[in-house]
Amino acid sequence: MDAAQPSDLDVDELTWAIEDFNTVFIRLATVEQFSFSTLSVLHSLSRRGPMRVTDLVATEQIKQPALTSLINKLEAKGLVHRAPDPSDRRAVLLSLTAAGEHIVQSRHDDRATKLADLIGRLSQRERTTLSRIGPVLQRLVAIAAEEPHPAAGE
Amino acid sequence: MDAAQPSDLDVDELTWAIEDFNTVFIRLATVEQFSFSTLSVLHSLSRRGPMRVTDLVATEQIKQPALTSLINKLEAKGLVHRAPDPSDRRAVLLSLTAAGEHIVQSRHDDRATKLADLIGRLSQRERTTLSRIGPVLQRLVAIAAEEPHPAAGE
DNA sequence: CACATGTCAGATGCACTGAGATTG
DNA sequence: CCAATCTCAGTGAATCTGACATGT
Repeated sequence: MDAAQPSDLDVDELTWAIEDFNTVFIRLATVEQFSFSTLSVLHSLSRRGPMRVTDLVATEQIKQPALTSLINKLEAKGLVHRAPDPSDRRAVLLSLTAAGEHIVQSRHDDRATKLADLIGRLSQRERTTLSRIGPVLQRLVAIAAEEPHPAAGE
Repeated sequence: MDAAQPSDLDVDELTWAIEDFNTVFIRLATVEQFSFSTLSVLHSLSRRGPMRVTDLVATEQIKQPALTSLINKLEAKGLVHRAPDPSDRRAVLLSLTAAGEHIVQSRHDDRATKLADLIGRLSQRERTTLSRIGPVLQRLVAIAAEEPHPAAGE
């Protein structure tokens, strides 16, 4: 709490702001017919590309049997495709179908539209600040991906 | 998609960045023993103060009966307090106990610590950009609270 | 009497633990 | 033979719809 950087970056205050903003951001797109786990799996497959069940379990918040069950339903709905992994015949490669990609894109567009509406009511100065934050967030995502979560309880 | 602002603010790219960052941010604090709904309710009561069941239902992602059931468990654990509303005797005022506040604070501190670790690996320039984003996020939260979600399907 | 607020009761989809089948 | 990957079976907690009691 006392690690003040040369720049006046108050991590404590920033964390509160992000937490509060997230509750708003999450609800920009309505959940409709899909559960939180379902949407998270679709998003991960869309953004990170085809992957095995094990890789997906590592980042999703559910255990392997729950993911198998979830994939069964998504495959029945034609949103996810199962294919054998050429390099390891025990594994299964999961990928999104066009319909699966469409859902992710559709929800993204919905959020972007509503976020644009909120941004439209900011001042010009505030919009300029926002315009510079995207790349920094992506850098934080990349940094977090480097370490294999040391203290994740697993 | 073509509403380009004078400042080069790409809302589409920004939305992707926030979505990706959220998956990282959410997992900074481990879930441990509490469900997503439980943590969301505790956070809301902590940040927005005492409120009625109806007010909480409006922002949480669950229906009234589920919230009643959830409050029962939280009250039994000594995290939430129920009190009659003086101005309307049908209503119930929900508030956090000291133990309830402690959980919210503890998880916040955990996130802030881990976020500070990630931030520490950014460049000085990137940290400066981050230091200016907090107030803008809070402004967006305030703006979103102004309108009573017109197209929320409810 | 109509509406708002909160709770109760039964039914359903979700995720977990433990065990099993196949491949490396 | 042991470990890794994925799936199956049974159990338990969480949420939903519909109905109900109380107060405005």
